[in-house]
Amino acid sequence: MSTQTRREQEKEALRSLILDKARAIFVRDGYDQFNMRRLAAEIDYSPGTIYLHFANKAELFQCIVSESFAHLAQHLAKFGAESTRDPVAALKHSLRYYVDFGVRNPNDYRFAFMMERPPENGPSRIDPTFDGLRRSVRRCVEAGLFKTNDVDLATQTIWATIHGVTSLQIQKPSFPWVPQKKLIAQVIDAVVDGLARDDDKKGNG
Amino acid sequence: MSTQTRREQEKEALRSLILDKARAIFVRDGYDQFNMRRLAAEIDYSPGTIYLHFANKAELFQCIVSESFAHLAQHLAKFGAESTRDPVAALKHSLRYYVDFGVRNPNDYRFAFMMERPPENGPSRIDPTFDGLRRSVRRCVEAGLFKTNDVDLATQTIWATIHGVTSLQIQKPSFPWVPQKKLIAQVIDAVVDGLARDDDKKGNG
DNA sequence: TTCACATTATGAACGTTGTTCAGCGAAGTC
DNA sequence: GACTTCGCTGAACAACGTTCATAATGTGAA
Repeated sequence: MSTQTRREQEKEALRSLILDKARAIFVRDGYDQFNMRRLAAEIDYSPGTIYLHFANKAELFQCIVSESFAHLAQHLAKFGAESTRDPVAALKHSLRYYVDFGVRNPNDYRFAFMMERPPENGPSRIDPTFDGLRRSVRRCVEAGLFKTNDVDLATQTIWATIHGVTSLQIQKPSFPWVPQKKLIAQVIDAVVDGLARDDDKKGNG
Repeated sequence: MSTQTRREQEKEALRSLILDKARAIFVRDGYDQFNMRRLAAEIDYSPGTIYLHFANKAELFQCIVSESFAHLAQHLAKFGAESTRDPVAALKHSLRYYVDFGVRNPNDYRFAFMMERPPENGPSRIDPTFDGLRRSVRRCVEAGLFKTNDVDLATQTIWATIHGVTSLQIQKPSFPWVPQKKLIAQVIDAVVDGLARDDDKKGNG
């Protein structure tokens, strides 16, 4: 193994160590409790070292969250690609998966969709996630099951809706919610049924 | 006018000055750009003076945002109280007002519903807002226009939904949205129609 | 008028952040 | 063995929220 190669591997290993430890702190303590000095201490390096691998805190977080969302996007894409007899049921399945993902990974979800950040240039990180949803919705539209033919309008309506439940469950855990499963199911049913043609919307819940 | 009274008035005046200027900065530059030193500079007092009127930054913001939300709650309560022939149309009206309010007061809305803050003890600040919505929903339920009889389930479903549009419009202005008015109308129609009984849900959009 | 007190304002200072950078030592190269 | 390259250090900087000893000011009584 050349010196060059070994150096690159060691560099990559440290980068991974930083990412893993950062994720651990992030998940354990949340965004606000996270800071570069603590991270440095936990990996037994000086704060400056982190900046040899990541430009700043924001980029570091970007990397952490991208990993999580790659998984989400992958699953949503899978659901969207499935050719099924019942596209509406498949869509609802995707939506349940989406909400569950958010609720189970609140810190990732919060960072991706709920935090104030400078406007992104170029394709945003949410695109793959959104595309997975869009594909599921398109199947419904193409099957003539929705009132509207506007795929983007339908997708954005649905996305906005399920983002609503997801983010509120994350943000306001102390609110006197009805049981979470019930609420999530109701939101999904309501919005999808609301978009569906009247003659097709029974028996899909 | 007694000395005591005058002092209290002057104190109140300075408190108002702080609040007004803080609101101006908050609205102009957003939460992240806001800081106590800048606020102090803009009102020509030292930073310490602010702390004679507000315990800390969070409490100061609480006061600012409460003012805005008092207005929102007031309007929603008004809609909820109206006895109307068409409770569903009235509900949709409330929802449009809610979303418009959020989109027009993004910094207030963000602070109230989209920011990580320590869990609130006692009745939360969102209660009055939520109650206004709840009243509109209850009218629909009591008129037998919804599939469910669970007022809380229906209200929370609707709230989650419209919070979704509102927060995403605020949070992701650079996303390639369909026209905002169209999206908002679609979300409101979809969720309310989805909750409504099939035989009642035509002609309410 | 004078003096003691209460109130209000100050701004230096503290602790905590994210981030930078001159310099250090070890490893690699000739 | 001398020179270069590299990763790493940790002190230092700036910005922040917040505190506190001190000063300034006005008030009411003597």
